[in-house]
Amino acid sequence: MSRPDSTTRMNDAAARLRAVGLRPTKQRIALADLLFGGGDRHFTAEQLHADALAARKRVSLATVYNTLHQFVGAGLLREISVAQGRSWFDTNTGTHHHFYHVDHGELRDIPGGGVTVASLPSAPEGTQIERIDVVVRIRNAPRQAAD
Amino acid sequence: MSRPDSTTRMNDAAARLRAVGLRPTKQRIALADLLFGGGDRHFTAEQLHADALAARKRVSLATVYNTLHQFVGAGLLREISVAQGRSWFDTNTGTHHHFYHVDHGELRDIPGGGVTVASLPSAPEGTQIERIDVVVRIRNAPRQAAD
DNA sequence: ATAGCTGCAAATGCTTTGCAAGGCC
DNA sequence: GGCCTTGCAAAGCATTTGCAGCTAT
Repeated sequence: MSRPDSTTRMNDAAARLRAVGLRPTKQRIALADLLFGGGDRHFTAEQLHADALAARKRVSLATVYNTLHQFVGAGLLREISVAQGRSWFDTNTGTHHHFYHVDHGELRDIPGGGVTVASLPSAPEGTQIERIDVVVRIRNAPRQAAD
Repeated sequence: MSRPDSTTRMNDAAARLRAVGLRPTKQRIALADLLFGGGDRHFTAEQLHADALAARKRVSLATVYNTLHQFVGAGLLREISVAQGRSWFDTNTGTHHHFYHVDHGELRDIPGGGVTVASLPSAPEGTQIERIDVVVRIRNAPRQAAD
């Protein structure tokens, strides 16, 4: 009987935030709502900020940055480094890898199990592996030799 | 008979630059000399600039950046994105992957063939794979349960 | 001589920070 | 009410750019 409306979603978000020890403020709920309401997303801070404004949620860019880092720290998001100027975030925190389109500056998941890293090296003395990032850099293919 | 002195090295650098169509200026030769004189190196623009100054080669930071990008464009260097604020460069342009120590912000090669990427996905429609970057993020291991 | 380079410093773009006002418990 | 958050704008960094003077060919 309950509709999957924004109220329900906000409660979800609030619960999710509480679960990781973050106070569920209006802004955090709004952002969590945008981020976790749908499927996996890849985005930059600025993109999320724009989305928030488009959804009529007032959040400052500074708060977007702060919140994003808190979410990463809480394990709700993953941060990815593919381009020099800009940080990317990913709502998918599970094991998976990425395609990065260098011409468009676009990031997307490699479909499930599309990459397997074999024969991993052991971590150097005194260190442990935290994570393995595989980025397959792609670009527009030149036209096939078909003219 | 001929010593492996700096003159010889400069000539090597000049030839290398000419080979890729770059005019062998004093600054480019100095940087090429620092970069390609020894083994593989991983560095940031600022580190290279510091090295150049330490070696009494006057080069401005702006020229270091310009030169680095020219070298990358010419295939003499590879650029790597592992941390959000900063670009890393690598003199090893062959196929290989990296360890990135998140605590120290240090990049190093994974010893030869230490990583194998199996079952690569095909590039999306209309694109081709340019390169595959594997970054194994490591951190200091907590002390073994040995106290 | 001339086209290409270099250096300086200002500009840029992303991200962080300081501090006063506001919101959650 | 108290403490954590937010927002604004300024500060901070790494990197890029404009332009006058210099340099390799």
